[in-house]
Amino acid sequence: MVDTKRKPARPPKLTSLESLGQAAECLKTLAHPHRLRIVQMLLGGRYTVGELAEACEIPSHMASEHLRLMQRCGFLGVEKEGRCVYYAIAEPHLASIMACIEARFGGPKSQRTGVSA
Amino acid sequence: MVDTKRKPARPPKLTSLESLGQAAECLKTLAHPHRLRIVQMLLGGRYTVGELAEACEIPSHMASEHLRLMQRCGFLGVEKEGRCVYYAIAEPHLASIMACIEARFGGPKSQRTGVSA
DNA sequence: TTGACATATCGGAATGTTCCGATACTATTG
DNA sequence: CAATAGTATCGGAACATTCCGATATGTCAA
Repeated sequence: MVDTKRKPARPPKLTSLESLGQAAECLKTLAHPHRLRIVQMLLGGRYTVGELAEACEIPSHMASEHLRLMQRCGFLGVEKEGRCVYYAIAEPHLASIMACIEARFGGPKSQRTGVSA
Repeated sequence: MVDTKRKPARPPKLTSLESLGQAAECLKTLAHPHRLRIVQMLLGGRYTVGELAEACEIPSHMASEHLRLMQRCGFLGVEKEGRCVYYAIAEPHLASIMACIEARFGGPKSQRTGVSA
């Protein structure tokens, strides 16, 4: 075979497709505006379902569902107190990922998504 | 202490729901094992559709579709050369986000997703 | 021009996600 | 005990995503 391809012989520091599948699951869980806001709030302290729902402008039973999703993949932990339920960050890497997201979309009007046609 | 509400009076450094919606779109675009691998490869240099397809173990017309998606939201840029098409990273923030992901899922067997029941 | 190769696009089936109203559960209050 | 407040769960409609085979486009070689 002629050497038609010039593979750059880069260091193949590739993560296994299996691990990338897990990463994709987690990213998908994070990829929702209300869930991003919940994480952002929770990085500043713990909050109840109702408080988070109000901050997201959604009914509390929907906040509850988002919270359950994020709890399932290990993002959040929970503490019951009386009839309130406080949620808090359980996965420390969320802070750095959220920092990356805020670096790109941080401002209230960083209008450069580039979803142009 | 019947201080029923103890809102932590945290600095409300919250990103607007609109911007979080854009962030969620981008995360959703990233949240796919083949697309993560493509980004990971592309962070080490530029590659053709066929090379990326082979690395992901998928037919090249599917790689082409993933690449188009990521191009649409500004992640990737393109250069044609003869009958080959080289893709490359266009959004610099991808490097830091990918670094966060690798910090959490990096190893080929970092089995701690926590998607337990 | 013809043939072969690399990439891109189309249409549709299967599957997954989001949202909502209704309802159930649990702990506190009267 | 009954009533209420805060959370959680269920069932289903609407919508989006993923994947695939078939096919189209553009480029090079003979």
